[in-house]
Amino acid sequence: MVASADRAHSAGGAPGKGSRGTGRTGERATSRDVARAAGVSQATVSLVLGEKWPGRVSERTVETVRAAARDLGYRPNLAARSLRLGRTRTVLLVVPVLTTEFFARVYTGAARVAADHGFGVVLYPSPEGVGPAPDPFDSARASLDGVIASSMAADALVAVRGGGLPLVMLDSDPDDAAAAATVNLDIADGARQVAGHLLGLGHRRVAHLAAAVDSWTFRVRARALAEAVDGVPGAALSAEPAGLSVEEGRRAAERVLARPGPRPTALVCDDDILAAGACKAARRLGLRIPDDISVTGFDDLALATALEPELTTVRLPAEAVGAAGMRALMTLLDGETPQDTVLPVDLLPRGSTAPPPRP
Amino acid sequence: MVASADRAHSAGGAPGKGSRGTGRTGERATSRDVARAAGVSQATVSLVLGEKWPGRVSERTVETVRAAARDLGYRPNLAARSLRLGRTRTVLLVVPVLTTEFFARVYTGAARVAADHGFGVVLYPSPEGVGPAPDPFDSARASLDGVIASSMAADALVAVRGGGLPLVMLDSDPDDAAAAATVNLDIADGARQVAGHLLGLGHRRVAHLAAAVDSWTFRVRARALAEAVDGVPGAALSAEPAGLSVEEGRRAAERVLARPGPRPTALVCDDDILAAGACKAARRLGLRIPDDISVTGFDDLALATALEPELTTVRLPAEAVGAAGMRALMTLLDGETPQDTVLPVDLLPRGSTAPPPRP
DNA sequence: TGAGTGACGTTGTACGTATAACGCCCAGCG
DNA sequence: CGCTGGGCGTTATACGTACAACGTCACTCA
Repeated sequence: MVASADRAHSAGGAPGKGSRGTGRTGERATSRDVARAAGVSQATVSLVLGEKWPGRVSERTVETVRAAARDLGYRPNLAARSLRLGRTRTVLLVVPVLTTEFFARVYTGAARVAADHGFGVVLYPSPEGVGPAPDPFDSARASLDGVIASSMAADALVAVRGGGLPLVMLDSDPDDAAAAATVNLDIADGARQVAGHLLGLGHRRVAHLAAAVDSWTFRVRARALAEAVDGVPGAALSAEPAGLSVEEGRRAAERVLARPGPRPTALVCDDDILAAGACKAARRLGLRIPDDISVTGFDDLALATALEPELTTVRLPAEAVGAAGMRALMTLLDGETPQDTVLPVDLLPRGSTAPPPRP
Repeated sequence: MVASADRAHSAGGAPGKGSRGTGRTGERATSRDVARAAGVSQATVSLVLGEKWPGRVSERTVETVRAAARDLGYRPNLAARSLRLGRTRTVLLVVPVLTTEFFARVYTGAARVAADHGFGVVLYPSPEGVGPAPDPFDSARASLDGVIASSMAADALVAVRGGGLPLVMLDSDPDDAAAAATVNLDIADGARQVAGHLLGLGHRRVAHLAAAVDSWTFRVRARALAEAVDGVPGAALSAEPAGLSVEEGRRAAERVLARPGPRPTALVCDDDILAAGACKAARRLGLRIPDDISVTGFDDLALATALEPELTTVRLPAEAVGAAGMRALMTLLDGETPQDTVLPVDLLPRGSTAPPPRP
């Protein structure tokens, strides 16, 4: 029997090995080491640790194996497992930038759900100003089991779509999608809430600092905003494109405020960063917020409450977006069909909005 | 000869296979497929693609193999490669939170350098409010080749230190370190620059809103600040602990300003977020910035220029920290000994600081 | 002519895991 | 008594790669 030899080995083995000792990478215990220590075959270890043992291995043996694994600090080699299984338990998250609080939160939400399922998340190669990367799957780690992509990561999308992997799209047109599932925020509703809030306060001349990004999200928002405002007699919406930075926001707002004709009394900005720029522009022109002009943003970043007055904004549940995206992908990987998700958004009225000044 | 059979296969193979067609995950071409298509053995493919062919394979064959690989869209299976090599080309980055602009930038810098070396970066499991995770290597993806850890990720450090992997520490005491290398910012110099700026403007009563985080960085900064201020006759520094949020910053500043005795004329805050809170507190008390009180921050986040007046702060080159950390780790993995790095920081004087009010 | 020498590849194997397929032994049953 | 069948494991194999260790020719040179 092999068992006797194994037992002998196991007896002296535990103290002798010391995978702790130097801690060198190569010395990690393998399932075969565990098997020797427990006096069973490697296959048995695999069955036990994979929870496939009921009906095939006795409880006594199961305990022995588990104890041995624990003693040796056994951790399965993921490379080997991936190779064997053909699945990597790794998914790719494609976002335009990570240094933006919004997408950092999306990542956080996605990573949390992934971890619950034993999955890891890697980010699209160089998460900053991607550029025309040759192929995301090239530099991205490992083979992947699936992809979650924001429609705002325009550069990467071409390559991603052709990848043939299960794909969940964020902020993208549910119809057009080559995606198996989509996760969206209720963009139109957010726009309506903002419009309703401002119109309710009495504003009639509203300007929209529109993100100069060609994405479904911003198109839908612009349209919903226009419809809501134009639906009220005497109210009008004008739009001005703006890059997504404080500085660009300031410049765009200055352009708007320098236009001939009556000045808008409210500025709706496509995100909080832009809104911060808009506030600076207003102040430079000697306008008080909110007395002379109201300003709103989107996202509810930390920035929103750092400004004075605090910014009226629409909270977009970024973590929830990431989490829902990951859940959809997990469903997809289980062979089922996930539902398209639409997450609700909330207007947070704060100090930057008030009724327009009396003329 | 095997070659003839292979050639026959290759002739019909290319159009027939279509790894593009359905794009299913399992259908990716392997090095053996490439070998068949090129009419050579798998070993030869490996030699060619691994650039180990000079002197062993003819240029003609090399070209054939490369063409075949290109046609089939061959991408090596990283799991198999890792298994074979025993190295994963993946490193772990441990940071306290990712939704903080600073660490998102650290990640960005690190990821860029890693990509240049063909490495991937994974983040410590749940990058938000980690909590007492059992073992980072458990949930972290794959086996790892090395670790970069910020000393601010206190929870994770215990497990990381025992890991026995090549370790680069960020923001940590160069002496104490169990790390093979450290990357630091010139924290003391930053503190001296701020102190010099304020003292030069004439401030004598300075309060320090000190991050309530037990880390080397903040200890060094507090000490350097105290030394610089106390070195000037008649000047005094008082400290007040604060959590790292706008709200906590506001509360801490309110505590400072409510103290009995003469009010400080300048608030030095341990980061820009805190500083934003401090500004709010000052305004609530009717103090104008910078006329009645000066405020400074650290980090130079986007927030700093969004505030009004713009925040005087110390720019900490976050991307450079990540990049330097990764370079040190790469050096380490090459078997060489990297030097400890100290990166310079710059004071950016802006609108939130001015001479103190005349009494 | 026959051994030596490159040049050019090939065969074989190992990495660590998961699982299909196959024992072996004992209880129970006809 | 022989046969079945369940309980408990085992043996063998494949995943795709990288590389060590071998051929095998075609020439060269003594």
